[in-house]
Amino acid sequence: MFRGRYEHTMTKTGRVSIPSKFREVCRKKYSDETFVITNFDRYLIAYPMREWNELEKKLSKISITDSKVTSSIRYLMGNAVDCPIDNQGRVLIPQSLRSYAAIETEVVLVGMLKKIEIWSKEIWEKENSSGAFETFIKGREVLAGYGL
Amino acid sequence: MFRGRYEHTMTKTGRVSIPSKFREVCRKKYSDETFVITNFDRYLIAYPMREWNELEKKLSKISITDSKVTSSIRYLMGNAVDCPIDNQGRVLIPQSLRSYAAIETEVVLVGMLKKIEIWSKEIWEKENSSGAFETFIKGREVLAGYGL
DNA sequence: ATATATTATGGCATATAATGGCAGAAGATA
DNA sequence: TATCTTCTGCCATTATATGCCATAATATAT
Repeated sequence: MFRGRYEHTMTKTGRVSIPSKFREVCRKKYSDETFVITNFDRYLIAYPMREWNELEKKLSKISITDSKVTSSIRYLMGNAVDCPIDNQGRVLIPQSLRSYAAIETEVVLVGMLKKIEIWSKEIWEKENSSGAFETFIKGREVLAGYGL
Repeated sequence: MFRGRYEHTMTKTGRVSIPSKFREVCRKKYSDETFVITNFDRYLIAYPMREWNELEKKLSKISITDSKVTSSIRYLMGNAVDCPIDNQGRVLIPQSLRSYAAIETEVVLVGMLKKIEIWSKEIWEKENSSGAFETFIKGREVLAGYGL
């Protein structure tokens, strides 16, 4: 599982180093070094190819009658790009995704179990720094409902 | 189970010796010498890998639609780092966690049943002197119910 | 008490990680 | 086709992590 948080800098050409611990998960758990990256809320999500495929399988079973669902799927799929890890352990994040997530140079990578989140550092700090512990505690109460 | 309190010093490179009694628990009870360390309020918590994995297994079943839950998971996972014990019986505590818990050189390690707490000695002394301790305990009793 | 083992910790050498720079390849645009 | 931009592979540099050996203090055994 992906865990931990790392702050990296993106090169001018849009390449970001994947933390070595994440690459290790890719090799050992997924035996594959390709991510599918898509935009989510105010950040990007990178799925190992296998996890992405499972997601696609689930989505393909949803009926297309609900137009709200359809456009959500279109959004998710339309922005998905596969990004292989190069020999230096980096991925190229396409321009479109960079501008979407307002990523300039400083990037925060967060391990989130089966996927990775990629944030612009600026947005990360706005949304996750102050009072993080307090929100965490509140969320814990919600988690308790799931039997945790 | 982990019990007892030890005062150790951290090296310049951020390595801390795990008390041998704790290592013995790791070997005998968990037959594994890797901790997952995460930050919690003003100190760090180290879980044996097996205990941590149980937590992750539960978390991975939760859907990502609830944003409050997501941010709790983000907090928990984003701060968790796996720290294997080296041949000299030490772990490297990453810079981010060190600065979070304000650990410079002197460290207090506390056995807490299934986990270990790691404190900066300075903060430990502040929080555990006289009346501060009682109020602290009351506030945290609630959390104990969540398995943390 | 003396010898031996274990523990905590410092120091250093080496390996690995992160990342900047550059050049050629590939692709887009005029 | 010529030109410009973006992509991609490779090398270089720096910082950090890691492995190993040494030492000192404490504990354990003979």
